[in-house]
Amino acid sequence: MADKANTSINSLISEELVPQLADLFSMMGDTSRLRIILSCLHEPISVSHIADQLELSQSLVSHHLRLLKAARMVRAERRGKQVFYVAADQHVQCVIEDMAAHVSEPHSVEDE
Amino acid sequence: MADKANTSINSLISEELVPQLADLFSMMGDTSRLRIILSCLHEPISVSHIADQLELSQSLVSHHLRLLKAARMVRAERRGKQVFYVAADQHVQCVIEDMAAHVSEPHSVEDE
DNA sequence: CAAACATATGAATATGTATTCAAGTGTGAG
DNA sequence: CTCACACTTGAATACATATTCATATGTTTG
Repeated sequence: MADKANTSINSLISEELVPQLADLFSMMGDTSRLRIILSCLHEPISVSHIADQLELSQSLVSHHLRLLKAARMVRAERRGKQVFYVAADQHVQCVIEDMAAHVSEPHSVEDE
Repeated sequence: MADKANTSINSLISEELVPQLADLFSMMGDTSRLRIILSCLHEPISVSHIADQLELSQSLVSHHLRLLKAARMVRAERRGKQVFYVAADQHVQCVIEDMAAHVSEPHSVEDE
């Protein structure tokens, strides 16, 4: 840890995992994908159920779920013909709730 | 609330603000931008200081800061010739910490 | 006012990616 | 085995966006 100019606390905590974090955030940065995450946040739900609920094509939902699964944000479980997806852990929910809190944070009129 | 098929708890909580949340998440979904956010997370820091620290061009940092400011994730404050930026509130930090916790969450070998 | 410094902005480019469509794989029923 | 159903996958396309370069704006100092 000697030859780096950056020795701040931030870098010690997460400089190494910034790319991982960025990947995860960009997963949630798409409207369709975020809706899909919300759909399977509390309980497993099938692909077609998600598609119906969100009025997205089943193909699109499947594409997104593949990305979310690769990023370990959701887990898949087969039940007969259907495949059920559920959020991987509670941290996902925490992240969303924190961000929602940020949105509802009061802001002064001057910053815009 | 009658003509929508979707009446789940999730939709009641955040269906309306999904686009806002997605915008914020995509702000953090870029490596350079996430690094910039981390740089100004705890204390105000000037544009050129960020650029030096992260080895990014000043122009690029400025472009990103403009987006982050528009998304209300950072605030700007002029001090003489320099402009200092700082994270808008603590929720930003919470979001990052939660996501870091998600990354370090143990996962079974079967899901990949 | 001019010069030097710090930041911002606009256009151009290159790269990424969300969505669609068509076809493929896997699974249970008859 | 064959059919219908649920989901997956690949290619094609359209659109967004990160980065660079050149230039402009704003600020302090002489």
